[in-house]
Amino acid sequence: MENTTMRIGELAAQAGVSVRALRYYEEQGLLTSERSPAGQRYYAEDAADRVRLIQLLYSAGLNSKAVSTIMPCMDSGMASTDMIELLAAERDRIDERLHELTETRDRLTTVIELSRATRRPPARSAGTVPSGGPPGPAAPAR
Amino acid sequence: MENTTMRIGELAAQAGVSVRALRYYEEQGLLTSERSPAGQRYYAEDAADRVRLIQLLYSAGLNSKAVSTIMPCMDSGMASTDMIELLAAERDRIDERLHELTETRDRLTTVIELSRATRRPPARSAGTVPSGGPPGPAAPAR
DNA sequence: TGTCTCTCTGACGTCAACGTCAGAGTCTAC
DNA sequence: GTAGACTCTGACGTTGACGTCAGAGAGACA
Repeated sequence: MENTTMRIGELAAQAGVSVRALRYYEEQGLLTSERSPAGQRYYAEDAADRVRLIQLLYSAGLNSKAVSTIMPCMDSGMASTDMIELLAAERDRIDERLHELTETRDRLTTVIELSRATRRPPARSAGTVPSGGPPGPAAPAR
Repeated sequence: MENTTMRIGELAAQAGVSVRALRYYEEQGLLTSERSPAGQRYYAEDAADRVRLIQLLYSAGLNSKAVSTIMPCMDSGMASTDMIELLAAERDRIDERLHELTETRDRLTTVIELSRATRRPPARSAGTVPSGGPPGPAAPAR
């Protein structure tokens, strides 16, 4: 749509993924590209953001099909009632994983602190996250 | 060590995993079992907890080797200096994933709220997680 | 015009955590 | 002592997101 001036290698570098991955995303219907008459792919500037969003959803445990289903909503900000249900279901799944991950991190932290304590005299404050309670329901950290 | 009275099917049911998975864990050195003279596996009562811990570490993104490396520390609560470094590295990786997951969840929540808002008159309080609250699972590491 | 780098389309390879199946042995109850 | 449920050890199959390779075309530059 915009100035599609980026080639696949450049986009890969910008987004921090492989060229193969970008072709795979296109194959899965997650990413589109303009084609030159000779068949070379060209991308708009905002393609890197889209790729990062794809990666984000992948690492949240969604597969290609799920990503392709919800990507339109992420773009438009609109969703049918059924789609909202689906989005909420995914969100809840992620919430569950957040709790699991938090528990795992806290258990690791406990072992680390314990080991450090028995290994060195009581050091003042560790260098990491305050941790403790479960994940807050929402709102970005930072 | 204790009364190893549970058989593999029962442990699988208790821990919510498949029998195959338990054999796989043993093969990977993550889980041990007593054997009857005829070669049948028997487990202690606390084996279910161990299995759940294994699952927890798996779902935190660790592979079998990493789990087998850190499991002894999780058991004993002791770790060498090198091991502490390793544990801290894993913990930091998990922290990173927590941030990613939190961002993903918040983006999903945003779309959900937005769609609900444009679809219905300003409804009081959504039906799911209390969301909208303060910061996520943890403050940024370091 | 030639060279070099990038890109194209298949198509097979990979890796991890199991799923599944076969054939045989074990255990418990009746 | 036998039926039925459970378990054993291989060993091959599955799945998803790519990695990798081959052979050929595209594009900028001297």
